Amino acid sequence: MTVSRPGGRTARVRAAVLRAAGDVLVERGFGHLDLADVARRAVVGKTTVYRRWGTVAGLVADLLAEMAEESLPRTETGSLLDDLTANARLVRDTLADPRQGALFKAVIAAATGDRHTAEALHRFYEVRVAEWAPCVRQAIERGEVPAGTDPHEVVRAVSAPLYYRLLTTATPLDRAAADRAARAAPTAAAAGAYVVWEP
Amino acid sequence: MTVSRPGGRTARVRAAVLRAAGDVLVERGFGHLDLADVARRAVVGKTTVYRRWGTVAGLVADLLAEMAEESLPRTETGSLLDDLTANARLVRDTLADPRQGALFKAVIAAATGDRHTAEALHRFYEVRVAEWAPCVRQAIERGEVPAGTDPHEVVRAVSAPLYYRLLTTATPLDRAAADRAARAAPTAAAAGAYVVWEP
DNA sequence: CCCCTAAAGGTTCTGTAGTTCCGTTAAGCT
DNA sequence: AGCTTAACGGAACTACAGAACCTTTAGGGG
Repeated sequence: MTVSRPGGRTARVRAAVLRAAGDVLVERGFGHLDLADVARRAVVGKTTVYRRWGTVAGLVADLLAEMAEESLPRTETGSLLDDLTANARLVRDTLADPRQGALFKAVIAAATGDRHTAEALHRFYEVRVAEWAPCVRQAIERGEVPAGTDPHEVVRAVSAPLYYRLLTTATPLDRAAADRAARAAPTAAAAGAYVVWEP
Repeated sequence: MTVSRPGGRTARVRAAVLRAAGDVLVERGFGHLDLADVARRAVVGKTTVYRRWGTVAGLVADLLAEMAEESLPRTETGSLLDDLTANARLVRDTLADPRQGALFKAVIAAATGDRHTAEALHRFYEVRVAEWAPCVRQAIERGEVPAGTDPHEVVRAVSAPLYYRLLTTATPLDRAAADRAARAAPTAAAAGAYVVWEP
């Protein structure tokens, strides 16, 4: 008895649809994303898209799940500042890239309106933050930052200003902004700003 | 010759429509905002809404312009830490409030998709940030933070982690998060993290 | 206190996003 | 290789957001 068919055509359809969905999000934004258009671009039956994903929010949630899977390589230098600088530059390069930046904006926008999409987004960032937390833990062991410091909070402190600028200002995200974010976080961490006493 | 009519009925209609638009954004989010529904709730002709605001994005942009006008009172203590703590708590209280929080999320989402809405949002935050910049300038004069520090950047550094948490995690925005954000910013600022040498 | 007209309102029409139905294709097991 | 069925696809249908058209109300200058 055949139960599921994850390979072959199904996978090709999924890839084509997610790719097309990304294109639409970049070009026209979340507000103009309709499944019929995505189907047309993916050269796939519109019925298929409606059956498998149902709504715009569901499609974006699946796109996020896919994005969470492809993990970026993490650099590993000796100091917290250098590690976080590498992280900040990676984030800023991603957000400053026209396609990726627009995609992230659109995906964040989509998540504000639907619970399932929001969960997918939260999972995505949980994965990304957890990937970089070890470098803070090592810094704690080296004594660069006090014990009890929340590693996740420090990593988030690096990304936060970059996302805040992306969303609330018109100024471009330059490398200086990344380096500023990377410098502020370990300074504050060293002063004990992220100590939570439940490590 | 009569040129414009800003008072009376027109103003009442605008108020009713903006109020209804806010309600819809809070209850259903940006994705489900349609002008006919807003008109119904505001007990206003649907034609009127389409004529004056045209699109969802235009309506949200106007709502933002309205929000930018009503300015919140700024506290004025003696120290940068206390000033920024007051600011952080104000921001966190706003974002943690169910109605206000949802409204801000929706408005940010709407801005990602439309240039005019984005401009309105940027203006809104420009106004808010500029309102709090003086307390950083005073701290520079007092010698708490080095000369050349960008006041706007410091104020943004306080808000950034709160917005980042609101958008990318499911964890509630507690007062501890606000205090953490308020503590990290002046620490980093004192260490010269926000010096840009063009004050 | 009247006009004049800017702005609001009701109704009808249309384009299109989303649904439904049923026929077609191909994955994968034996 | 052949058969089963999960998954895809085309086309006709429906509902509703948004546009168009004309009528009615009330702000405010004379």
